Amino acid sequence: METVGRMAGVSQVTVSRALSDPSKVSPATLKRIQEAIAVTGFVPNALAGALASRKSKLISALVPSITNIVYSAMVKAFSDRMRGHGYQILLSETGFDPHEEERLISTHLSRRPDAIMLTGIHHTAQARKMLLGTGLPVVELWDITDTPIDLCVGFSHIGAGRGVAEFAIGAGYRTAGTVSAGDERALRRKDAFAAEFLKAAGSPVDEVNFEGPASLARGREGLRLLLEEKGFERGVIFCSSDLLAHGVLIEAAARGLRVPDQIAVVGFGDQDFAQHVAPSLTTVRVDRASLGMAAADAILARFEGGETPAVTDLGFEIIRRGSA
Amino acid sequence: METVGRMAGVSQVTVSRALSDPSKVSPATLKRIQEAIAVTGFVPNALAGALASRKSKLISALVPSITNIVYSAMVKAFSDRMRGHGYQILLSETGFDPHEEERLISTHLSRRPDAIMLTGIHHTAQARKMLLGTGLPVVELWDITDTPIDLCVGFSHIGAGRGVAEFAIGAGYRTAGTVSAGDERALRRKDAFAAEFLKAAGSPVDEVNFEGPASLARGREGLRLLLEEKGFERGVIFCSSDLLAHGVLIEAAARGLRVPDQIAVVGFGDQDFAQHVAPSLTTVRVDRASLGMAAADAILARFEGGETPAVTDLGFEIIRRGSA
DNA sequence: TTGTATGCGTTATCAG
DNA sequence: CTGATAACGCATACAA
Repeated sequence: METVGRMAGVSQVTVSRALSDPSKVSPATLKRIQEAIAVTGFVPNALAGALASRKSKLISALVPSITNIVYSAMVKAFSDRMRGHGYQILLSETGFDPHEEERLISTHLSRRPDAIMLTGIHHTAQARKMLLGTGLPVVELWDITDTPIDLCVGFSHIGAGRGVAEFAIGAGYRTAGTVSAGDERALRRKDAFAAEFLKAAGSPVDEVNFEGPASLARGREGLRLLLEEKGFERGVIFCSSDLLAHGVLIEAAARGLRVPDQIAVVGFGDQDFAQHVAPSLTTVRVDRASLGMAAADAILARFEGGETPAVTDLGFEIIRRGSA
Repeated sequence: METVGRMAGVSQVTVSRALSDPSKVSPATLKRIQEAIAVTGFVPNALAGALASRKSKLISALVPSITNIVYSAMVKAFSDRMRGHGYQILLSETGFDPHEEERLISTHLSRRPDAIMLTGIHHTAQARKMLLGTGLPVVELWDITDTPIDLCVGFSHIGAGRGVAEFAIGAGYRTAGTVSAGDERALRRKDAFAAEFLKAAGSPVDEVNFEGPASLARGREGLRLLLEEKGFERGVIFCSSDLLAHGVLIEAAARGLRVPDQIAVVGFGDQDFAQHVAPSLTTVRVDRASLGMAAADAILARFEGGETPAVTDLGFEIIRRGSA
């Protein structure tokens, strides 16, 4: 800025002003400054700016996985909205591990973000403490709780599991199984489904649970295990993701099982392919884009200083198609 | 650090040393410093550190889309590798738009990253100029060229299109069509395929091109257009992504067309589902994880100062399955 | 409308 | 092994 200023015949501060608020500088000098910037190829140092102003214009975001469409779609909506307001996103992957999340929170905090977005409501005690200590806006996404760290935007996973059970009972199914993979939230949905189904239909639910990420292969394997190991013969299968559900459909087709007559399938997520597979997939729709935008809006509202509801429940919707 | 130092009975500088290189501080004072840090919950300010040291430990990464598995898988591999060496990734989405990319390069540069990763080899002249001006390591991923800005890791899209044509000819197909969506690279593959196929088989290739992102729906629509508008009756269809190819398979099944006898399908990407759909999908495999890691390694090598090959061609592989 | 002085929280350099 | 001092490049408060 010093150099640019000299070229334009003004001081460093005036250059700073021209960049942050052009209206505070006379049109004539503004023009000279802009020319000097163009000539020198000057790019302001946001590091120094953030240090001096104590505002980094950086938002830190932590998600379990960036290759999983569920989270990447949320992050996309979140970061698009934030970018529109001049913020950049520092994104990292926790791999579903709270301790890794804790480590990442610490390194992210060292960059002095203006706010933090976390996935889910389960964090280590130390993580909560660090976050609370900073006094920064924090939004927990993709789940809801009565005791958020600060803000919270999501839906009830227990409600979703229960809702699918009610749907299944209503549709006439009296036996059920589950195929689940991955995170704690999927397990909560599954448990809620199993409890509700048992209560209403009186029959216990056969479960197959995988460690780690969902995949088509695991969906196929899930149905195989249900049939060959668990003695499952017919009924509805609630999968923790559409991907697993698709795998179950493929395996069912390979075995010549009729869907939904013998095997009915309910997925989770309503991904693009859900309506195109054969038979089309009955699933739980969650509006990932709205979730991401609502999280961004919550943070922006906090920046504005106005009143912000601590918890935003965006709910879910059961989409009935051909598979159940 | 001042506060922590006072608690530990040392100066601020010693705290800085304890953090950056513990071996430069006596074990006794190191211990006292660590205790003080634990008590105060001190988190170092990386902004100030970066400003003073001129090293941000930040790598900027620009991809067309973060929700597209092709790019997110590369970024994941890239950032995992980088994180292992203490670097964080500042990620943004260009939406396949070179001008948006140019704007983003500018804002990213203001954060003073230690290196930059870009997708593809097509950038605005202004963008090249800015990048060259910084003297930072720059790696262009997912394509190759003889004239990289700095480093370049990828494969030949023209080679891939040509390779698929050779494969198709070798497999006995004499008529062909294409269904493409999205970016300039997909079009280059398509063009190379069409040119090579025409040369070898003597028959022109019917093309359907979509603006914007690929989807199952567009794959289905693509086959419909090929059949109903282009007069395509039988032969092989080269799709610019597995997603489109899957859509073509679904539409073919819906129309009762036999695959691969009437309609043969070749995808691109070898995504997870490719081997599980029915019939399983013949496709072009690109090792996204290796690409991401190689890009990271290229940057790390440049940091080390050693000799680094400017261009790394990781190639591709045609995976023959049931659909062609 | 513009300029001066000062501080943001580190690291680098040089002494001791 | 430790400390004092000077940058790093900008924004803020205050003055002119």
